[in-house]
Amino acid sequence: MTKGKDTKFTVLEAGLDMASQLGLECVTIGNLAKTTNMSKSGVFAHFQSKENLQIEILHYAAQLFSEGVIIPALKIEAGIPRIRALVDNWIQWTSELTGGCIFVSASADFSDRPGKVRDVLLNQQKEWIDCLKRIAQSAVQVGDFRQNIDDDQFAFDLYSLLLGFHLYYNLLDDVETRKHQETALARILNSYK
Amino acid sequence: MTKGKDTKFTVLEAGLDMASQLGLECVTIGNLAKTTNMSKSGVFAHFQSKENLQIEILHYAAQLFSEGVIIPALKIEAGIPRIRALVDNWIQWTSELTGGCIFVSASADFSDRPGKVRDVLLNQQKEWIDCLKRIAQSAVQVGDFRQNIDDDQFAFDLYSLLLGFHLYYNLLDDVETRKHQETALARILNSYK
DNA sequence: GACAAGAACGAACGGTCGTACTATTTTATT
DNA sequence: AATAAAATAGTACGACCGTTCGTTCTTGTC
Repeated sequence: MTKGKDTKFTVLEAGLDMASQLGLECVTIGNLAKTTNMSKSGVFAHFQSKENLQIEILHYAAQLFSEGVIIPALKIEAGIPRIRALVDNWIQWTSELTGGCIFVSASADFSDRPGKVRDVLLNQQKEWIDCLKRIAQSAVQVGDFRQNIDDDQFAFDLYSLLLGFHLYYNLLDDVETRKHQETALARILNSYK
Repeated sequence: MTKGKDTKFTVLEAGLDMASQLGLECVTIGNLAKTTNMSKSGVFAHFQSKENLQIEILHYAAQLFSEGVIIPALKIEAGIPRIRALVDNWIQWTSELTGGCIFVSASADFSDRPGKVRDVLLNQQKEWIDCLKRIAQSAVQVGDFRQNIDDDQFAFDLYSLLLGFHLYYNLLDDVETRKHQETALARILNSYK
């Protein structure tokens, strides 16, 4: 009972890493078998299709994301400190993954690939944006942000910033990227005070 | 002499569309042959490898990008009007492509895929960022921006905004996206005045 | 119209893809 | 220790991958 779950986690971990590097679509059962020292059919048995594998990788990533990015931020006092913590956690999360944030690359890959994988991804992205909105509202409540802000706009602003950081960091490895991100964040926060 | 170039352009056009939808790595010579009503070997003959095909698609895209986004913007008066034109052109460019901007998706795909394709892509991205910086400097010269701005920061800010728009537009098809983009752009422009 | 050059085709290659089966091994339960 | 269940391996399948090669068709030049 426990053995199966163990190896499944091993596979998912390898799958997440592979997806981060090559994109979710290029995660291959054969390669996954190689890197986990298993047979192709042994890997396959844990999922019943490639589509399921992709979906389970996304769910696994979402769990890690929740544990590593969102929950720790929610333990920080609401308002600007929490927002800063969220950004820092996100940056650390995306740095830990070899090829960058899996949700970002998958979003680019699956924007025009209808199916269950896209549906799951879309839900996750909406949840993430909702999370950003809630954090903005909690900043309103503690007085760090003024009342009647547009929380949709805030989510857009903050997510855009993270996407910019992601591209600069992963593709251009610009040494100034961290500074740019901090400057941009300060301006965004300022505009909601 | 002319016939060959013609069909090559046809293939590149189809390849660009396919790359925009599925990602540059998932452009397949077989599929390309199907959509152009050619034989696989007929398509292959125009490029000498898949890697070359990918590179030529990128160059073809860059040419269209230059003609459709950059050059028209440079014909607008320097300063904020030119910047707004550039953003508008970029948005139109990415809307015309079925699956969004090929450079954005390719950047996510090839950030951890060393090789000639990545090298080309990286150069193109650096050129694009240089273009953004030059446009910021021309805004300084006409007095729309204050002196001594950080043009690297400006490029980061503007590109981040476009990336945010891209994800919202292609994945979430949020109806408010255009408004969010305009609000964010206004704030960015304001901060450089 | 002959002829060389270029363009496109068709078949085949070794590989890998996802998936379906059956067998074998390993694990958990009694 | 026996046994049922779960996990893994093994093999095979058809499809498609990028690539090669020899052939045929089309083009432009003299």
